[in-house]
Amino acid sequence: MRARLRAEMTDEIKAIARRHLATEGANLSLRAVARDLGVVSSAIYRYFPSRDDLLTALILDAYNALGASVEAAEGAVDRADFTGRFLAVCHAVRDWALANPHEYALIYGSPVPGYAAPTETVAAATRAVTVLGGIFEDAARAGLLPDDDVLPMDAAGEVEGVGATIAPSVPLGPLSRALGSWLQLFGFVSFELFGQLTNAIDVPGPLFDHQMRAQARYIGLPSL
Amino acid sequence: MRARLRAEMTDEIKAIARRHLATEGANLSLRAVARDLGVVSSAIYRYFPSRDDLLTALILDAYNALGASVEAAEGAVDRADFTGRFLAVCHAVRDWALANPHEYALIYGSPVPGYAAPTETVAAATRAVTVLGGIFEDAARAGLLPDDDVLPMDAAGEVEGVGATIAPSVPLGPLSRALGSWLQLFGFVSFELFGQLTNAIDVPGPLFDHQMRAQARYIGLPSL
DNA sequence: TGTACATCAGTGAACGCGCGTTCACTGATGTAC
DNA sequence: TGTACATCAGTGAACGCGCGTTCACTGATGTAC
Repeated sequence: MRARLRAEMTDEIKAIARRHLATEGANLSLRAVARDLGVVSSAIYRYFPSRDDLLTALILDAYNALGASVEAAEGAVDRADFTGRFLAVCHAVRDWALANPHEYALIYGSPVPGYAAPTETVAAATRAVTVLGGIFEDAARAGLLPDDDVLPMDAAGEVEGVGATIAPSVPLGPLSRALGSWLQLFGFVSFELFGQLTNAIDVPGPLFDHQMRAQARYIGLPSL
Repeated sequence: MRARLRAEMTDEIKAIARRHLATEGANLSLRAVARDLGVVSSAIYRYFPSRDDLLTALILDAYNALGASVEAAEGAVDRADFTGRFLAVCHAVRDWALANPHEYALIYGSPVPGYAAPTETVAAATRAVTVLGGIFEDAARAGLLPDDDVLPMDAAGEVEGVGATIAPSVPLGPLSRALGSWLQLFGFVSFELFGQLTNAIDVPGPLFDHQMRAQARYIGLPSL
C-alpha cells in the first residue's frame, strides 16, 4: 500500500515536472513543482534525492517513451515492407517530438549546463536507433543491400563500429547512408521544433514525408 | 571619444557574456557579467536596456559570425568547383560550431524559455543558407542540375517557396535534396556537439567529410 | 485481536545564496559661446 | 583660451523575488509478537 502510494506520488511529481519543462525548460524548479503538487518544498526530497535526479528521471522517461513509440509504430508494419517500416520509424520520431516538444528538447536540444547525464541514460537513448538498425539488418539478410560504396578508412572504421552492435550484416555503403538519414531525420525535427523553419516552410509534414521516402530509396530499400 | 569607449565597452560586455554562455547556457546572469567586468550590476543598463537585449545581441553576433565564416570559406574556392564550394560551406559550419560550441547551442539548440527572438535575428539567420543557395543556383545556371524528380504537390510548394528567394533557377528535385543535405549537416553537427554521438562515433571528422561528399554527389554536383 | 514499536511522508523554519531592475546620486567628459 | 552648462558612465542602496538543501519535528501507517 505504502509502496503503491509512493509510486503514484513519484509519477505525479514527474508529470508536474514535465509540465514545467514547457515554461522553464531544463532549469526546472523543485519549489515550483512542490507548489503545484500542494506540498512543502522539502517533501520532494522523500522521492528524489536532488533536482538533478529528478531531471535524470525525466530524461530516462523521455528516451523510453520515444523508444516505445518507435517500437510500436515499426512493429505494426508488415515485416517484408522495409520502406514502410523505415517510414514508420521516421514518422514515429517526428510525431512523438511534435506531441512532446519540451521532452524532445530535453534530450535532443542543447545540454543542460552543469548537468552531466549519468550512463544509464545512454542505454535508453539507443532504443530508437536500434529499431532502425533492425530494419536494415533484416533487409541486408534478405540480400537487398549490396555493398556499393567504398569509404575512406577512418570513416569506415567509425561506421563499422556503429553497425557492429545494431546492424552487423549491413555493408558499409548502405549503412553510412542509413546513418545519414538518421541525422537528416533529427536535423529536420530539430529545425522544425526549434523554430529554424519559420518563415521558410509553413507546413513541414508533406516535405518531411517526401524527404524520408527519398532517403529510403537512396539507401537502397525497395518500395513495395 | 565617448562613442569609441562606448563601443569598446559594449564589445567587452558581449565578450564576457559569450564566455558565460559556456557555464550557464542561455540563462545568462547580468550580475555575473557585471562582476567579471569589475563594475556594479546596474552599470550594464547603460549599454543594454535589459537582459533579453543582451541575449539578442549575442544571437545576432553568432548568426553573423557563422555567416561571415561560411561566406569567407566558400568565397575562397574556384567558382567552377561546385563540389568544392559545397564542401567548403559544410566544413565552415562544422568548424565554426566546434570552435564556438556555446554560441552554436544558443542559435541552433533548444529555444530559451520565455525568450522570443525578435525579427532582426531571422534575417541574420539566413546568411549561411544563402551561400548554399548560391552554389546550386550557379550550378543550375551552368546546366548541371536537371529536373529529375517529381514531388508531391504540397511538398513541392514548400520547396518552391524556399528556392524562390535563394536559388530560383534550381529545379525542385535537386533543390529538395539540397535542403535535405542542409538538414543532415546540422543534424550531424548538433548530434556531435550535444553529445549524441558519444559511445558511437569517436572521431566524427572523417565520417562528416565522407557524408557531405556523398551528399554533393547525390544532389547532382559534379566532382572536378 | 490487540498492543508496542519501527517506518516513513510531510511540515515549517531556517541557511545562504542569487537574480533583474529602479532610482537618486556623484563626478568626469564633452560642447557651445 | 576659458568658462558655463549639458551629457552621460558608473555608484550604491534598495525592492521584491526565487532558488536548492538541511534539519528537527509530528503524526499517521504498517509490522511483529
